[in-house]
Amino acid sequence: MRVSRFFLATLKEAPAEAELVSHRLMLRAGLIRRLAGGIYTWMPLGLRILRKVETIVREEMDRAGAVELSMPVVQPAELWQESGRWQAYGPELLRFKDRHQRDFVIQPTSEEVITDIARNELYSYRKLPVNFYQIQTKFRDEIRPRFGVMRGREFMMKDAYSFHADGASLEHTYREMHDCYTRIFTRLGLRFRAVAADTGAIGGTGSHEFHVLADSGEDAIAFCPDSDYAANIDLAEALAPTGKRSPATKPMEKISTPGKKTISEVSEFLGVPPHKILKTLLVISADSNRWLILLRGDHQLNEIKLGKLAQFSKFRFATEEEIRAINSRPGYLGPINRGLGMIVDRAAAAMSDFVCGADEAGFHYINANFGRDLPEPADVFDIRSVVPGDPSPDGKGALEICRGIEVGHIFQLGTKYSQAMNATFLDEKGVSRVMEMGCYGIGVSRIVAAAIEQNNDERGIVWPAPMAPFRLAIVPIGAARSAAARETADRLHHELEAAGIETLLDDRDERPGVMFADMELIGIPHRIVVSDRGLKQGQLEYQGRRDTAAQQIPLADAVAVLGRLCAN
RNA sequence: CGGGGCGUAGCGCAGCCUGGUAGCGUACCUGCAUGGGGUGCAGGUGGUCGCGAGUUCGAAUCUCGCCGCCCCGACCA
Repeated sequence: MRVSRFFLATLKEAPAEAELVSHRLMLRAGLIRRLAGGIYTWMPLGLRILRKVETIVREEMDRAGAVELSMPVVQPAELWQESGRWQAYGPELLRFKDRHQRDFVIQPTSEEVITDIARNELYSYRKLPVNFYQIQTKFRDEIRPRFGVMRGREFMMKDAYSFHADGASLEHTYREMHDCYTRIFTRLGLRFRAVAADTGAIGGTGSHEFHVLADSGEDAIAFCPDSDYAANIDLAEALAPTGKRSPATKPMEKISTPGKKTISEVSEFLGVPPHKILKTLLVISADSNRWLILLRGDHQLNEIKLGKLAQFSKFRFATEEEIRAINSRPGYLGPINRGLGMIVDRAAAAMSDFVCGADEAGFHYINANFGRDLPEPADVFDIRSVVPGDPSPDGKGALEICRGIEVGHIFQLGTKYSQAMNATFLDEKGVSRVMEMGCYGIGVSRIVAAAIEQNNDERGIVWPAPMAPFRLAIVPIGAARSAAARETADRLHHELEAAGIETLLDDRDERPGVMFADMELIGIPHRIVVSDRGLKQGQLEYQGRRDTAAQQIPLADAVAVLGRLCAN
């Protein structure tokens, strides 16, 4: 491909709206342009990258035995009402009416449509199992789209749905998809980790997320370096402390802590470490009751975990007024003589001689103890997020925590949709049974951004070879004046293309510095320079995108040498 | 949805406080020079100053409303 025939839209400066490095580089390299909040045009260069990802995903899905189809982006409301998601999905689901005032949605996923296909087509056990997939535009009306295509509203997703006669078959396909995803992200050249994930309200026997590891990731992952344990932090269990609680040793005492409201302020003021301070939160449960939540001062409430307790399926934190209304003060809330229900974290329940708020501005208690100064904890649960150093739930070491970008999610759905939509088949005995279902998603467009998060330097993007829009860039120097440079560059361009190496020939009449900077910004993995200077010695200059210096290669067998250099 | 910030040429910004006919860099066009890391000089093109009201002789600038974009956020009690 010649640059003059292609379309580059590089920018020296990134638009001010972009914060994240991948977002900035995607704009600067001319991969995307914003049309509206969370909605982007994929420019020609960006589209080539997106297609590379799609191709790898498609090849591996096909290899894993899935079959591709394409479902409508616009879907009638009836199916969504039937599954119950018309009500359940909320404002993220984009709804609209056609000219006849009939309700439609833009697909955020396609369980309804595929289940409709399944119940019409998969009437016999002989047709099962089957795994359908599509790679297609999705729309989710996110509250806060951000970071470019990382969390866009319109995005490209590979979604697959499998149907089974029984749970064993589902588990088999689920494992195949797990392996398939592992191959996909490995082929893409990404550092990633599969983690156990929350099955949420859907239930089922299992769910895994695939995360590209990056400090900018929105998700936290707990993992054990000594085993293969890895889980989303919302799922990772904080084990109960081993051993018995230490007995109370001192009488409780109220002391003055003027203006010290936060754990860290109290800790510093009293010279007491945060893990000896009790954190008390006031929350309002779904049934409008007030509850105290007790945690160790160095721990964070995990709202997902708390939300799994029935009465907290919908809860909110109390306002300052509500804290005053129970005769306490923000910053000094405590559990002594409160008479409210208490939900106590496992670690908090093991505290003794601790510091806590005295429900009076400027005062805390010290040496408070359960069973003496306040009731023995009755409702003890795992409601905190794990922290680095916590024991791994598999008992094989200590947890570490890293951040990740969720690029894949696989799910054993069970019969949630097939039941709701009456997707049944006849088994060997002629008995009608409900199909088991699995679903498997990959954020194709998000992968592009995630790959950049993981692969960039001060000059721009550094594509993993399988995602690169072009494998090799040819930069001729002085092509306008030198017939030798121009003709050699042209010839190499043809020969390399013929050899199956996707090559971008920079035939613009630009200064070398401009061409170098652009080729580096857009992240082409390999580059050769063709100049009179080198040609006189029968040499080309080669430099990999990550290399710090160039090397000379003989012009005579350049194609063969470059074929090897570009192989990885 | 709440809090904060920002909307002036394709992109990055100044001007606004203290109203008086819109500017810088870059990009783009033309010419000359240059020719291995965003080259130099000269001359140009391009703007309903987000939109709408209002105040005023006069509004990018002051007032009100709306729209859009970005960041942060339920929380340490």
